[in-house]
Amino acid sequence: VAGEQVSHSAVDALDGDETRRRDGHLTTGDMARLSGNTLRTVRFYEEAQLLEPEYRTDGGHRLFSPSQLERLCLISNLRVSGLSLEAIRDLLQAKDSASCGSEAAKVTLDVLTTQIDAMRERLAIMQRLLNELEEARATLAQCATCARPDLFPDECRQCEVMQVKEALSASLKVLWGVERT
Amino acid sequence: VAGEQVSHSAVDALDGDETRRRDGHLTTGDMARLSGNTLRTVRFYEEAQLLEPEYRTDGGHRLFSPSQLERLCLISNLRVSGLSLEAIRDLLQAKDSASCGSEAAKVTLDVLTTQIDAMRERLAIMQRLLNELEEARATLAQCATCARPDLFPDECRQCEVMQVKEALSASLKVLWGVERT
DNA sequence: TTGCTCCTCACGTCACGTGAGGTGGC
DNA sequence: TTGCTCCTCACGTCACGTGAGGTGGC
Repeated sequence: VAGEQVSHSAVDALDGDETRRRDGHLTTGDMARLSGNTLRTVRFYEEAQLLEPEYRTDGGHRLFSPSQLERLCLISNLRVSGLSLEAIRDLLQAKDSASCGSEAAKVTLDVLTTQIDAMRERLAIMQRLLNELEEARATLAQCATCARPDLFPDECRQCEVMQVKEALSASLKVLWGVERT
Repeated sequence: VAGEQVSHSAVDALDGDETRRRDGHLTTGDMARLSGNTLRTVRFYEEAQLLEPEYRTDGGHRLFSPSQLERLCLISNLRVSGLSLEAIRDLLQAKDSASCGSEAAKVTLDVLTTQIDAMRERLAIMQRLLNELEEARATLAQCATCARPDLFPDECRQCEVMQVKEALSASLKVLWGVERT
């Protein structure tokens, strides 16, 4: 339970225990652990202008405010969702790019909508694929106790296991090599 | 409608029209167009042992069988879903790694299950995030006609628009900079 | 024959990973 | 004082992008 990436509620862990020290600030290691990233990634994001430590100690150690942890978690989730660091930067800097509230909102909405649409497309692809892979898994589960070893590996398509009523998923055809050609 | 990436049913386009020539085989360009990838990506996947042309012309042009297009579409969808090329190779080569059907099925199921679990995690993150971003979009839509320009940009948290009953989403807090600290 | 498509290097880029070698801080 | 953590280079890697310069094929 300890070392896992629980980036959706990482900030809650702050109130808990051992990571709270040095005033309310977080070290690079705290940021990494609580967000499920590596030290390198935290430093890389700082270099890429996506994060900024509130200050550094005399020894050069970075100290971040808790709000930067929330920022880092959002960045991580956006990365998992397929956005490039440039797209993430555009999103996070949108508010600053305008001089009044309504303009800032319009710019942010524009960038946000573009990325939401892209995420929806990727999400749809993932869901379709996940369904197919789960179908494939169910079919292959029967093959774990293969009843027609004589057909393996090239004639599996003739096996009754592969005669599914809703037609074989494209994924299984590729995985098991049971196309027509 | 023509040039889009419709990778979930790209193979259907084969029966249609202009891309069918040279016997039933597909050029690198056909593969790229029908799968929504670039020429470079198709060649790169061949070099990475993920694709293989059935043969080459005397001039060195690759010609692929239709089953390789299905394979390429699966690879593309797996990439969008966050798998590395190594993980994809493991999946696609699982069947070949065993000498009998039941062993092959077990190996494939093992690899498949690991990747399905990873996909489910990423999918959950994406769905949570997408919901938050859509909430954020709805809230910011009100800001497009900002009624409290005096609060922008640092005191927006005091605006009534930001007083949502179900509490502000973490994403919006980061995007609009309305944390407490 | 004219284009459009395809070819092979080969260097560039994005988002980090992975040490080497050294220092900071409770 | 001893460890564990953090620091800065700096080169490596993965998955392609992007030309340069040349040729193939209906």
